[in-house]
Amino acid sequence: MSAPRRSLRHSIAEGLRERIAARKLAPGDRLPSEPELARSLGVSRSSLRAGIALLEEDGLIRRLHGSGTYVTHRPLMRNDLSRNFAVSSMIAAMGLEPGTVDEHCGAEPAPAEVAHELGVEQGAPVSTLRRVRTADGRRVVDAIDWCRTDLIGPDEMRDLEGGSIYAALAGRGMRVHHAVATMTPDVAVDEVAERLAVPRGSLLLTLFQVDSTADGVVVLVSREHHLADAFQISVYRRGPGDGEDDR
Amino acid sequence: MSAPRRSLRHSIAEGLRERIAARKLAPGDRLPSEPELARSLGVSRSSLRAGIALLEEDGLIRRLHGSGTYVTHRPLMRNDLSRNFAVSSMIAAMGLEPGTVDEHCGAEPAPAEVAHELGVEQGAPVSTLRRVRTADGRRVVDAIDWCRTDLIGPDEMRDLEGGSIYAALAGRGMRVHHAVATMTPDVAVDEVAERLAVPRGSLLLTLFQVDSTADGVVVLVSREHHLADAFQISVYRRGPGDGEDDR
DNA sequence: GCCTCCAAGTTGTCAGACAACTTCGCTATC
DNA sequence: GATAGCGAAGTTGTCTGACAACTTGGAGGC
Repeated sequence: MSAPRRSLRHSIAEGLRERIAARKLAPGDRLPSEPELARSLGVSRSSLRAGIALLEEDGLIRRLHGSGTYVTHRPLMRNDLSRNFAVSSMIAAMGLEPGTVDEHCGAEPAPAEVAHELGVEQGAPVSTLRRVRTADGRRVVDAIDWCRTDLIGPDEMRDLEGGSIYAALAGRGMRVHHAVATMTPDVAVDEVAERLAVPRGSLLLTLFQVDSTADGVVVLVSREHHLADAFQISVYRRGPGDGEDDR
Repeated sequence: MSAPRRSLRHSIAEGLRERIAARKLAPGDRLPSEPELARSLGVSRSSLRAGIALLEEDGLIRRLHGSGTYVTHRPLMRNDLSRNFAVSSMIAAMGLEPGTVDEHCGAEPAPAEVAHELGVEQGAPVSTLRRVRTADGRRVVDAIDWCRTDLIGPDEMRDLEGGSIYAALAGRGMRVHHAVATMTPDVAVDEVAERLAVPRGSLLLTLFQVDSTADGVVVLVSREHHLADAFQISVYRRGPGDGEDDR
């Protein structure tokens, strides 16, 4: 109903997703048959199937030929690393109040690894944004963002305080399509320990992340030092077998 | 062609996936139009679209209404935590030779957290399998698996040496559909340090994982202690906006 | 030179039909 | 009476054809 801002199948998928999240469709339930459901939604069966396909690939539902379409018992995760992006929304998902302190930005020479990912000369100046994220006032993450100066200038970094970097990039036609995050265990040393206000040697989980557009252009590189006990970082993993077959 | 063992759209998706992986379809390329591609594959356009939908949800390709279908510059990751399951295949993906040492199994009382996940009484006996995984002979992961005794008995654990637990479970009609892994930084203490042959206090990345069937039945719980510098653990993260829209 | 508009090409959606498969109740048989 | 086999009904999978919505590039006018 209303204006299908995005494609119809995405609207359909979103609608079903909400009904599943609201437990109106409980795990194990069988959905109405496709013709029936399509009629009740006022869409064609092919569009409905396209929408259902999205949920199936997501692991939310399972289709059995000749039998029906069933809601899987997929856990509702608050922190799925393969989904959420922003740290602040991660904190909010835990029911805590996200905040930011010790924020400062500027233009600094890019470290070797960052320069390589961004595709600029090593030591070339890049816009940086460093800040400590808090949850209910507690310092939990020390994050550094690097961005090409021609995309976001050092001054612009300051302007978007509070606002998301992703929104700023999207406004410049550089929409982040995907990212690759690499996780390593770590201990807090010197500056990081100080910023997080924890003893040196405290356990950290460090995420090194590279954000790209659909065209493969790397637009943002970041490193986040997470306190070990700040919050759980989880990943939803799909089954080993790609195809659906039993025996 | 041949017998479409799985559904046709999965075969189509797999075929396209291979062509992308083989760089016959390079990132940025535009695929032939749907009617044309469908004709060349000998399938209907609707089936082709269903197959393409799978790849789109995977982030491998992008569809632009009125323009065409394009291969995205999605990185080919060797270690995508949201995809691969077995540690051995993770090691193999890094180009190293996977191995197993110090393997032993039995029936032991379930720890509280494990019992809770498996849905058994705390302290009830569960089948356990503990082993150290090696990469080119180097000890890199200390893993423990817990399983309900009525699914896999302690003796059966021994029999499947080398064989995958997942295969054994699938043979008993308990196909693993998904899993949730939680990551925490850690340090090696006592037994773990000894088994991995590293000094106490060495940095570890610990994965606590719960495997379930599509019906939501938890069939396997495991804890893996990874050496910090053994191999990179990465996750492919999809863009912040769920739907596809610019501006 | 620049802007407008149109035509061709592409993906999105719709409709109807039939095939492949599962499920369950009925029937025939032992 | 119990059981194996059969078949009809219901469901998802695939095919075909058509039209709508949208993008792109070039032709044409200003």
